[in-house]
Order: sequence, then structure tokens, then C-alpha cells
Amino acid sequence: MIELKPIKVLRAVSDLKSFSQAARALDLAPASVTRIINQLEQDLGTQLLVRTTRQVALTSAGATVLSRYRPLLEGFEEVTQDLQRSIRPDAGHLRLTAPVSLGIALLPQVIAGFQLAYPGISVEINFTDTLIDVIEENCDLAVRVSGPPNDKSTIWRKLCEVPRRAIAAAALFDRLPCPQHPDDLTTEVLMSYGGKGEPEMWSFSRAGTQRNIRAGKRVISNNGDFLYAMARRGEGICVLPDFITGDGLQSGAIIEVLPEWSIPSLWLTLFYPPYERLPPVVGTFADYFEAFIDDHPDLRATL
Amino acid sequence: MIELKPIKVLRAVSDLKSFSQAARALDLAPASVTRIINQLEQDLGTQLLVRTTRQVALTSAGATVLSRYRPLLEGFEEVTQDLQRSIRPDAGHLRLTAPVSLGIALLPQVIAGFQLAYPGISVEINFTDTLIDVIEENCDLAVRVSGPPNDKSTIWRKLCEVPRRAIAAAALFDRLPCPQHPDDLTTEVLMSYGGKGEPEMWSFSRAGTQRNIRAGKRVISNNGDFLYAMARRGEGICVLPDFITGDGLQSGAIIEVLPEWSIPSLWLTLFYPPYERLPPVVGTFADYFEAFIDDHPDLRATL
DNA sequence: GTTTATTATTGACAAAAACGGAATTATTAC
DNA sequence: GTAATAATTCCGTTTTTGTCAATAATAAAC
Repeated sequence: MIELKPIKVLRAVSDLKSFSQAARALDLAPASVTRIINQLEQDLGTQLLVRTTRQVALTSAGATVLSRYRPLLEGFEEVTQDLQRSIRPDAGHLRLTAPVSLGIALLPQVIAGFQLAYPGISVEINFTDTLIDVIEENCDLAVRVSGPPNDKSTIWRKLCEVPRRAIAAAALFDRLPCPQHPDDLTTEVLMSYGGKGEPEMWSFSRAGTQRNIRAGKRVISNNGDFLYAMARRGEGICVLPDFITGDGLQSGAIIEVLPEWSIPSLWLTLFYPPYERLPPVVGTFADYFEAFIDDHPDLRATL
Repeated sequence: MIELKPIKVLRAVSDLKSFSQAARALDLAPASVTRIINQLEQDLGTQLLVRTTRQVALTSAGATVLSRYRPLLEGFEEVTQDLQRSIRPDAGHLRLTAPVSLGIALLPQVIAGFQLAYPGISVEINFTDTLIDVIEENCDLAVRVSGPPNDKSTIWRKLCEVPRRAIAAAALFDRLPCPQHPDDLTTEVLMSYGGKGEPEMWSFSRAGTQRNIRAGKRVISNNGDFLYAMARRGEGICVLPDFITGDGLQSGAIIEVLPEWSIPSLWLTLFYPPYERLPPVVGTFADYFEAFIDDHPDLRATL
């Protein structure tokens, strides 16, 4: 394979009509220029330059070769310069993935502010509730609400707590006894968040005591808004983060179940693919996101 | 400067989604692939590929880099393949230079036949009577009619003799005595071929004796046809090759001066720039030209 | 859960290539 | 003819590149 350097040397020699000047221009020893040109001529099987100690000129073949390579070489140089300029913390492209409900609730503000601050960074957001794999999803950074990730090939960064609680429509307890203790929860009406068939395990705690309840599997969904809608219809009890249920709790559309008992928070978390060194743009966004959350306690309160 | 190889490796890894398969495809050791990618990532200042032992995926930056380089790389590969195919003895381009008179008299037949035999070779002919330098003229091969070349940076190849003789219009000798011996030649009416101000030296020989006559410098021209036209008008005596004067001698428009004395022939010669190794196309043409002359004694007789 | 197979990485060593300076050759200018 | 300039060659040095084995890591199979 012919490399770029010999073509560059050929161009320099042809343009400057001198081996020695080309050497100076390219910061090479004259001997190197000779060797590189000889090598190229051998690779292409023809003489490219006619030279005496005083004159240098392209042969027909040399003119053809150079004329065909020159635009490509220039393109290459341009692209390289472009890229080296554009690979900076404040320019480039970012592929995100985020859960549907949280993403739609939270990201518009974040992304809007981010693009205001970094107009050079374009963003592509893929909303999915079941993230199988950060690498396969082909994204640079994943926003998730969860505990630690299951696949070990990722690095994570916790942003803030996302409190959650068990909720249900008040009407549900018209036909069922209102539970007073986690053990009262009837598996049949417990609707679980999850994407892999297995229902969640809910851990209720109160004053040092803790009860683990396996949610039911009659209704499992990977979408919190769906579960919320179901709950509002009085179809069952589910555990959802406040950013989904907040409005409903305030308006009384739903009520908290077992308010005396607390359920461990989820965490708003950023997951990276296993970078050796964080790409600049990714770092910029992660920092911005973190600062954004820190600077907006009001927003944090709605989570 | 970023070279082609790392881009090629990046492309292979991205396409095959595997370092080891890329290594196999490119006939490299897996370790080399790792090293080359690392180097490229360092050169560009960002991570391009996210990899675990099981998965490989481009980062955003990697996708951008590859998408910009890929078309250039493909262009490069195509051009290289093209060139390596096209640098053959029977394809390409040829820049010739030839003297005006001879060129117009002889080359049409030669070039026509040549292009019939080698349709893949394009020809560019520059007609000049004063060739200063084969290199500066930027040609691959020069057809000349002369003695050995003055600049030593060329290689030559004699094709055939080009006889010449002193001629004049018969009418000239109505007002001048007809010379019987070279010494009778009056410098004033001797018109010389030449391009550098100096008149020619004519060497007349007959039965072992030789006389060198310096031609006059009242009329010097680098164009034989012009001298011939002058001679026909009775303006003077000049020494010209037969291919110019042949018709006139047959028709009696001009007569030979000192027919008993002979003048050393010129040679139809091919001059090359100082090639280290003759470019294939040039060799093809030179061979064809030589064979053409050899195969056409009739043509040779007109020279 | 444990084992196994696959894969990327690392390090050490060998081979190859590129580099650079000095001497050589060749050509033009004086 | 002589000097000056430029390309080339030679050769020792450095750098890069390739290879091989060992290691670490991970997903899949049992």
C-alpha cells in the first residue's frame, strides 16, 4: 500500500522543483527525499521525476500520478486539520440514551441549557426504558434511574437521589382493605417496573425493621408512565419515583400506600461505556449535567 | 501527520466489530491492531473505539472520524489500483517534441500507426526547432535531427542517417559564378541553420580531402523550410536535409551545389531525459519508432 | 456458580525501516 | 579550468513495526 508521505514528498519536489528545498520544507534530510521518491517509483513501477543536479521535472507518469493523488492528499490534510480542530471539549456530537419518562420530564431543560452553553455540540437522544448494553446501544453516555448497573463493563456516576414510594388510587381501597403493613400487600395487585420478566423486589423499612416484598408479575412494564396510568385507574399498587407521581399525589388523584414505610431511593446515574480516557465532549456533558442538577434544587425536589 | 494505515485499521475494526478479525483481515498481529488504534486515538486526542473483550463499537468521535476519512481512503485505494493497472508499456501518456519540418513530414505516419497499435497511449507533440533542454521542455522523448546532443544529461538513440547537401536555386548562378570548390563559396550567400546565433560549420569532403567552411550569418534560421523557401527564391546557398529539398531537386526547382562533394549526414535521433529506468511507455514508443523506420526503407529514402 | 473459550492488552524481543550526516558524483556558473 | 550547488550513496544510529507469549477480562456453557 502506498502511504501519504511519499505522495506529499512527490508534491513538494514537483512544486518546488528541487529535492533539497522539498527536504527543507518538509523538515527531512535530502537523503530521505531521495530514498522516499525512489521507493515510490519502485512501488509504482515507473520513474516519476527526471532529475539532474540542477533540474527536476515530472515525467508523464509522474504528472499523472501526482494529479490523481493531489486532490485526495489535500482532502486528507483538510479533514485531518478539521478533526484535530473539532475534537475539543466544546464541539462535536453526543449520542445519549435516557429512560422515556424521566427523559421527557427532565432532559428538555438540561439539553436546552446545554446547547445554549455549548452551541458546537450536537446531541442525539435515544429514549429507551430497557437499556441492555451501553456499548451495543451505540451511545456515548446513558442517563439512567437505577441502582448499580448489571454489566460490569461500564463506569457510572451518581447524580442525585430519586425518591420513590408505593402508590395507588384511593378508589382501589374501596374494594380492598388498605394495607397497614408490607406483609398486607397482596401480590396480585402489585404492579412491577421491569424489563426482563422478573418482578421487582421492594424493600420497605421503618424504624430499623425491614421487609422485602416481591412485586406481582401480573403486570410488569418497562414504562413508569404506563404503570402510573394503571394505578390511577385503580388497577393496583406500584412503586414509582416521585417525578412521575408528584402531581397525582398533590392533586389527590392517587395516594401513598404505607406512608410510614420508606423505600430506598433510586439514583439518577450516568453510565459510560468503558472508556480508557473519557472523550472530551462526554466529559463536558456529564459535568454540565451534574452541575445542572446541583444548581436546581427545585428541580431535584420534583424527582 | 496521520497516515493511511491507521485509518484502514480503524475501518476494518469498525466494520468487523472485532480487533482480532480485523487483524486477520489485514494480515497483522492482534497486538499491532491494538497498538495502531491506540496510537491513532492518541494522535487525534480522543477515544475512537469502545471495547471489551466481547464487543467493539465506535464512539461518536470514532464515527465522525471514520465517516470523514472513509471516502478519502476509498478514493486513495481506487486511484492506487488504477495507477498500478495503468502504468504499463501499452497505456498512458507520452509527451514528445520534434522539429517542425521533419515532424510534419514524418510523424503523421508514425503516430497514426503507433496509435493504431497502441490505442491506450495518448500522445502530445510539441513542435519546436530549437530544443534547449529535454528536461525543461517537459517532455518524455525528443525526436531530433542532429549530431550528438550538447547537454550531457540526455541519452540518445540513433535511428537512421539523414543525408543532406548544399542547394541553391539555379537562378542564383545567373548573377554569381557557380562554385566548383568549397573554397569558392562566398560567405555572403551562405544561409545557415541554427538557433543560437552561431552559423554552422560545413564540412565538405571528396576523395580523402576535406574542407571546413563557416556558413554566413546574414541569414540564420532555426527552420529548414524557411531556408528552403529563401533558397528557392535565389537568396543564397544552404545545406539542408533531403527530406526538405527532395521534391525541389527532382522538379528542378533547385539544384545541388558542389554535387561531387559530400557533407556528413545528420542523424535522426531520439533523446531521452536522463532516466534511471526508461518509463515503459517511452520504451514502447522508441521501439515502435525504430522498427517503423527500419520497416519503411521507402520512407527512409526520402529523408 | 464454576469452568471454559474467546478476545483484547501488555511486555519483551527481533526485524525492518526510516533517518541523518558525511562523503561522492554530477552539473552549472564563473 | 575551478568553484559552487544539488542529488545521490553509504553507513551507523535511531525509531518504528512485527511477533510471540503471557495476562487479564468477559461472555457463554455446563
